[in-house]
Amino acid sequence: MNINDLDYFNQLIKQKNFSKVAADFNVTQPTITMAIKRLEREFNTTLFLRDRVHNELIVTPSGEQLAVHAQTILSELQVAHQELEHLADQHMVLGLPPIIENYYFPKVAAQLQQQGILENIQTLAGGSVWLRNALRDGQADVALLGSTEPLAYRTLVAEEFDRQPFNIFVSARHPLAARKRIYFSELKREKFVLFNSSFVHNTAFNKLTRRNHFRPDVVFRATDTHVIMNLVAENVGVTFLTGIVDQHRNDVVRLELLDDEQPAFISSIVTRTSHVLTPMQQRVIKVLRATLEE
Amino acid sequence: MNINDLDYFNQLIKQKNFSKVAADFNVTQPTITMAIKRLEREFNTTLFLRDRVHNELIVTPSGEQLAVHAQTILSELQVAHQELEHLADQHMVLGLPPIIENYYFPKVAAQLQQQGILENIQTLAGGSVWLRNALRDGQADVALLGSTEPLAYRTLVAEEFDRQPFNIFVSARHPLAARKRIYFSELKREKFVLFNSSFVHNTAFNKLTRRNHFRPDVVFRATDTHVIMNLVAENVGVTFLTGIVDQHRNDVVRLELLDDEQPAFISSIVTRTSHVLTPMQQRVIKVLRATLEE
DNA sequence: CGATGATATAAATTATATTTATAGTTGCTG
DNA sequence: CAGCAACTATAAATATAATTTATATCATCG
Repeated sequence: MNINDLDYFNQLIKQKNFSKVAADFNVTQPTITMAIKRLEREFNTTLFLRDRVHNELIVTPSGEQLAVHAQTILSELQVAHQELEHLADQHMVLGLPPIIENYYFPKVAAQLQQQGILENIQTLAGGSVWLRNALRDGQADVALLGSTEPLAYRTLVAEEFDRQPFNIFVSARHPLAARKRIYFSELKREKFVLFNSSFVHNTAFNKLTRRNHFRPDVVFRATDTHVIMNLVAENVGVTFLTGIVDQHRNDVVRLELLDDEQPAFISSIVTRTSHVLTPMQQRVIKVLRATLEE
Repeated sequence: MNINDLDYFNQLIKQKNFSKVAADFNVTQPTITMAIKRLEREFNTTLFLRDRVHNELIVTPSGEQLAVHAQTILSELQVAHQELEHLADQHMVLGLPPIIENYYFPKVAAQLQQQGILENIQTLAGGSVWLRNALRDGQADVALLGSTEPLAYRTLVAEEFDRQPFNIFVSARHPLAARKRIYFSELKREKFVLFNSSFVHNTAFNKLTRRNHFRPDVVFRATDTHVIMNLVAENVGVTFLTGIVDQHRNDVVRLELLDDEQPAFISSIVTRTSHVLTPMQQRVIKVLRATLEE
């Protein structure tokens, strides 16, 4: 049995048109007819009903069922290709959400360089949901993902390596600047400048507002934490971010939250269950762990 | 790319000998050489190192990595074959552990017969661990599994449909027979006749003995609940079984447990995540649910 | 040194996939 | 209703790929 046939089949399931599938693969139409016939013989079943009356192609239950497996097989193969390619180049793709890339990664990079393995690493930036898919599809080999709940996915293994509380940042000129700790409920009347590009921060923030029964007054959302910090410094509003964002600025004050059962920013090292780590990759992960856990 | 090549490759990973793999598949040795070459070209990598000095075949990291995916692909294909075969015959294989087969299934079968779909069902008996694998490998399509914890596996979906407490059964002549309820700790000095062939019962039983700090005096283990009940009736010992085993015998008395946080016998309907249920299979599951939930 | 066990290579053969050319079916349109 | 368009099937020819046959290479062992 040839993988091509599954590829044609998979496409036919989507296109429902033999001629178009043929065009997609730059082959002639009888090729597809034959491929499907081969599969139908191999599995001793009918995969499609050619309904000429209504001029449509109907997928049989067997076809539906095979489609699920074909999909799995094809993406498994795709992942294999990507992984072996990375292995051959001695490089690995590390997925990083912007926050982690900005605030953790410089430290990590220094360590990796010392060990002479920085050159083997290629980073891939993206939101946590997007990175999860990239990882699943083999575009990334390892990812650092932030979340508010421990990660648990079918094809991925997550190892939690850090758990940071969320903090409130206010301008040094803000009345609350004198405080060290604060209850979230005390922020009911505040204006908020929030982080735009992170599911994780929003999930956590929403949890807290809901629990404290208020609708926050969000005056601005930015995709860059520096922009947020500058706005906070100017006292446009206060913000809600993980402590790791703290950059020792003296125009912004960080306040800890006193609430019970606060959501946490959980950082995990995530890989595919099917992925075999090379010694180099193991070293990278070791460095990540050591640097990030301190 | 041909599936055969992956099959040869997979076998070579296990056998580490080209000639033997060739023999396994009834092909000649150069076939295997060529197949591996094709894969190495396809993935643009080296999969094996032929160490002629020590006369051994070394699998490279790429080889190790591909092996994982090859395995997945091959078993996915095997499952597809089995599923489509069952679909064509309009039959489904229902995995049942002995307890459920004995005490639940007669009722279920009556319902299925009424609906005229009993003939489409083929049962497969086995322990819960064995059935889990059978399900994963496509030998069974649906299984009813017992467990003490909710089931959660990578490739399987479990829907809990019943949760029964475990009970103690004693002879009608036993001093405790006058009781209705009992604490597990009161059984410290008793002799036990236990069920042999069930992980679930043993797990639950061990939890309770450990929690109550005693080593149970197990005088006999049997694979058949009727044997157990007969022994209990003869006052050879007391037993620990799910309530569903209750058969309205008058020589045996059922006692409920009064302990907090008792383990439960959780029954789940389990299928593969990849499995597409046919209308017939959906009807079967509906009947299972209706009959077993009453 | 010759035999053995292992893998590789090349040419011949066989098997399989694809194309080319064409036919069948249905719907639509002038 | 003829004729064309859109779609799929079939058959023969061709191209591609896999397998076998026969033989070579390499290292080990007695």
